[in-house]
Amino acid sequence: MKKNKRSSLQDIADAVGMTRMTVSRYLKSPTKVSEATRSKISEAIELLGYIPNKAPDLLSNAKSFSIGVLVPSLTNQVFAQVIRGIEEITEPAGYQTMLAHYGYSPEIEEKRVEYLLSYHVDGLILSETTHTERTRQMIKMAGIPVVEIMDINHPPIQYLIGFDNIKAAFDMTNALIDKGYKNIVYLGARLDMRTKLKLQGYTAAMSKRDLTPRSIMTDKPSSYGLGAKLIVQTLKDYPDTDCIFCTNDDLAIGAIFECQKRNIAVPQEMAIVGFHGHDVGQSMVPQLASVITPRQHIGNLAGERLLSVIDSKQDEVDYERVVDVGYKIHLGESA
Amino acid sequence: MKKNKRSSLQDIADAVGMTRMTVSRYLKSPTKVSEATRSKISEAIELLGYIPNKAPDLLSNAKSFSIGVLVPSLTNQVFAQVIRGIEEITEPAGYQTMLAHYGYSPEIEEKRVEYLLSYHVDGLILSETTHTERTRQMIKMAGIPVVEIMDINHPPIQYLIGFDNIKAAFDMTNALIDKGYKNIVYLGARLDMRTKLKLQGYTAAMSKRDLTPRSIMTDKPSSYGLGAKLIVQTLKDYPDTDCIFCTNDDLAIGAIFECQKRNIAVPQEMAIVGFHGHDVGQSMVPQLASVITPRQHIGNLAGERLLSVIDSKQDEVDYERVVDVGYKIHLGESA
DNA sequence: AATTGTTATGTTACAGGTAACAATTAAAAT
DNA sequence: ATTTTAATTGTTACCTGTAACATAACAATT
Repeated sequence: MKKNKRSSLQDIADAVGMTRMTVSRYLKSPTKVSEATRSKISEAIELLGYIPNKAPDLLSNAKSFSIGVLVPSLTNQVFAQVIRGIEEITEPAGYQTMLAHYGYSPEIEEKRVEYLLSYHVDGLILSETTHTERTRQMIKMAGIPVVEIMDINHPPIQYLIGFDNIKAAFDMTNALIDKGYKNIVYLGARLDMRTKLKLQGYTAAMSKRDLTPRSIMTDKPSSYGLGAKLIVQTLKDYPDTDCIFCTNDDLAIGAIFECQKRNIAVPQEMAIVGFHGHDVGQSMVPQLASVITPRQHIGNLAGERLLSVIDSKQDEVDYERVVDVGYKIHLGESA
Repeated sequence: MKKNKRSSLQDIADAVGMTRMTVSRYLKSPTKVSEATRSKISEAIELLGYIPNKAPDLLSNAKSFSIGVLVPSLTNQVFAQVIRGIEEITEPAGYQTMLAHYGYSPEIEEKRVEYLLSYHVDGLILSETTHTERTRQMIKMAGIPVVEIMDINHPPIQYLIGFDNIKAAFDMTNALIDKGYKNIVYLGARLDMRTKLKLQGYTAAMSKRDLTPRSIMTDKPSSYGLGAKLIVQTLKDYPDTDCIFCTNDDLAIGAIFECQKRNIAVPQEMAIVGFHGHDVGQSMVPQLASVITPRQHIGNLAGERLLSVIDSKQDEVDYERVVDVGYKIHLGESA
């Protein structure tokens, strides 16, 4: 498609008979330009519909006032809230968010990191624990601050803000055992690192209390429908199950719906537990038992940390590298 | 934070004793460079961790191979699916998506459009029907293709792909009346254009059948909790209500949960209807009645249209400007 | 031996905004 | 009237990659 050639500062300058430097001044600090030219320029900008151009900023390696945020999935409610938390901090500070998602794949993450770096973001927030070697190398060479979020069970590239998935699953499992459940099955989907870490915590808790850990794992992406399927399989494979612990709320909610269809009483015949404390789960009947995680708070802290590192001289920075924001075990009505 | 100065083509060139032109050739078409230099350059790039730089692309107004996508909200499941639909088309074609959201505000939309244009996106997909004057002006000056999506009740800037919200609400209301419901109340939140259009369709259908339209509208953002509150208010304000038609599934689902808490049988005592056909609603018990909209399909078509206009000479384009993808009335189990 | 062709690399210019410095003009102070 | 100061605008250079053209070196052909 033919481009109407967008107008540049030069075009504005030509229109008012000045150099582009003067127009640039008008935009940056209008008081440095005389009253007369000021109004002429303002008029020309209006008329020609000037749109700022990021290119020169990038070229002279000025700050871009943009930060890159990588989340595994946009469908996942959890990350929508994390993003909100981040932007609550970064927007008012004048930073634009460049958002990208990578479908839980480190290889796609690598592409996205390259993409974000090619636009000279001033900082990066990553949601994944594992990165490709080239991802790490690129970030290192770019020399920008990086904050990783969500899980804290791995050494950070620079800074890490999240909670302990292993311990959270351990604590929840323990709470369930305390409540009297014995045949607890763990349901996992989308076999990413977090799912595996939770399995680890669950297994540890079960073994410690001399109970047999049982799990059904699939690499299919989480959905309500999958939760339904998995509980059906659970009933078949382990008929004596009295409680299922799902890796996330989507599975748990789907499982509850399936129980409602089959007239299985929750929690009397089957207790069902999720992870993260989504809106749906908290509003539904019965209210879903879940590990409540402070997603928005994680976003806030990640944004704050990133900005303060961006704005500091590298050597005067001395933050703790890992921040544990914790979580809350909530047994709701479904367990 | 001090930058380690990312390496440019010049740095690579210096490292191998060539000019950056040669390195550029290596990246674009390796065969044009001799075997010997090729391996030296490859080594240097590896070592110095070269990251491509978008700036020169933008500067010389080359195609950026990125498209801008504006959605009102990331929390809204509907748009997550639209985005997936768009990217299914644009990703394989080599285009990066620059995603931004504007919280249903035309003023913020304007800022986001400026932001996207400042990065020289090759095309734009907008989800809103109303835009500020400056938004329109900027888009016009930028001379790039624009596809608007979702509602078709307004004249398009260029192309428009969606469905008729008024007619959809009209048809659903009619279907409910046909089913025997008489005291139908419309619940609206986040008073954006789409909510108002649906109200219009609902009102028309009620009036046509000699029934009194009743609605409760609030400008609060939709949520399950709000759906619960609104049905409580409905029961108070209009005790004889036998059916509520919610502007979206979130409200409807929240309302159903509230009914379950209060032991109000759905649909026997109260029919509840939503809009869009979300996963939750389709999985829950009772299955939610809703207007099923082809979000992903809208995304597909929008992506296809945008790319084909980008790739064409402006004058040879001759598509229909408005595409109506329709919708499906689904009465599920809740009506 | 002279010409043509081929391959590999270099040179120059350009895109748009801004920092740093220079120059001009007008007003103020001597 | 002359110098000083302030206010306004201009000039130059730079950031990075690439298109377009130029050159160099050598092989192949006449």
